[in-house]
Amino acid sequence: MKEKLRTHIEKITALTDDEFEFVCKHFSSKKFKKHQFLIQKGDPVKHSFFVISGLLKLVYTDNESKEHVVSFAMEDWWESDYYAYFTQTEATMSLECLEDTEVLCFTLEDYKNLCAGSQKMQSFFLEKANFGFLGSQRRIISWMTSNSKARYENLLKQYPSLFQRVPKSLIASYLGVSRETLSRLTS
Amino acid sequence: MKEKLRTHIEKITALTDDEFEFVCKHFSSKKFKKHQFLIQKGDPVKHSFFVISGLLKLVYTDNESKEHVVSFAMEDWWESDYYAYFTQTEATMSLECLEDTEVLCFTLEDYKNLCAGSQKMQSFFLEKANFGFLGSQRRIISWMTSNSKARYENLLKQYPSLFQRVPKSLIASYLGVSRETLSRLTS
DNA sequence: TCGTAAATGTGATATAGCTCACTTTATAAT
DNA sequence: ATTATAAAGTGAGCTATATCACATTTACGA
Repeated sequence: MKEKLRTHIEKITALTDDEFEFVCKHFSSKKFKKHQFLIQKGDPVKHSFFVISGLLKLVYTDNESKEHVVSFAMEDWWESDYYAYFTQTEATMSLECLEDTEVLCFTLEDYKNLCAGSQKMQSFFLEKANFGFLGSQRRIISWMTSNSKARYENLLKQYPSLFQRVPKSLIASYLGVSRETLSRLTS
Repeated sequence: MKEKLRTHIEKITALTDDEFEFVCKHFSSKKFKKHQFLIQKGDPVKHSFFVISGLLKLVYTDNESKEHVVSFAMEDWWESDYYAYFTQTEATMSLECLEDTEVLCFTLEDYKNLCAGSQKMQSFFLEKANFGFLGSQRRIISWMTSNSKARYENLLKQYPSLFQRVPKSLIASYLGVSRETLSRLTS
């Protein structure tokens, strides 16, 4: 299954077999069932995850115990509570399976070693980080400039498959509207 | 003035004099007056900027010609229309001086050369990118979980100096509320 | 295949925040 | 100093979206 990782990396930089071998040493595969937690609020965050197959939701729970979907992670996505991961503090979010999911796990130490040992991989992660930032900035702009309906249609256009895979209430949460409002928007 | 850059970088990784010398080759200094544009919507984006002194606003203008402040950049901040910068496309945003401002400019080519020529600098930018992403993610979460008043108070707490330096209407725009609403919030 | 829980739809009402219009107060340029 | 311009405050009414309550439909584990 690590071939998926290779394909993913090589969209950005080609690797020799030896280089990929080296990369692989830093990852371990793991499978989770629907409803299982990869990260639970309050726990230390040992891993960042690369999703091979399945679907995850990253959730922030506020003071009133209301859950907010910060992001979905599907095949080919990297996900974690990155703040907790990078600063080695307790998770402020949870990461949960919406489907049976297979991931590659890697620790912060592995991440640092990999970056230190491979300029290519460091530049790969730099590119990922830059585009991750741009994605978030886009989402902020979308918040500032569009109403719920436009944001909904945008999401539908960008990730049509999502709507087959997750309940509307989670889509609503991701968009930052109540499920009732989303329901009225679509009917 | 490049000493400011050195201090900034060395918050993350120490540099030898030679290394810093090498870094410097990639930056050129430039001064702008209040109201001048560093980037205008539609233009190619040649540079990313490191702010030595002064204050900038990054603005997205929507279809209805309404301006939205995406971010402010003060001393020690990096700013650009990064999407356009990285993809070498036309600016979708504008970057304008709110005060007389001194910046260090650097092109995408310089960025790539610097990263390729210095593992330290590449890891510096990786760290910046990661924390930039985390900052945006935080802002999204703050949007999802807080009302205008809470977001306002949060910003006030985090960047009290901003309120002395920019008109309330721009703060309102950054927070995503109308200036009237912000005014009522604070009175 | 039945029964329970989850997901979805929908009405009624409340409210945060928007828009428009106008006034007042600062700020900056001549 | 004077004037023009920008910023800020405020009232009135409007609108999008939230919340609460309940009905209906769908999915799935025993």
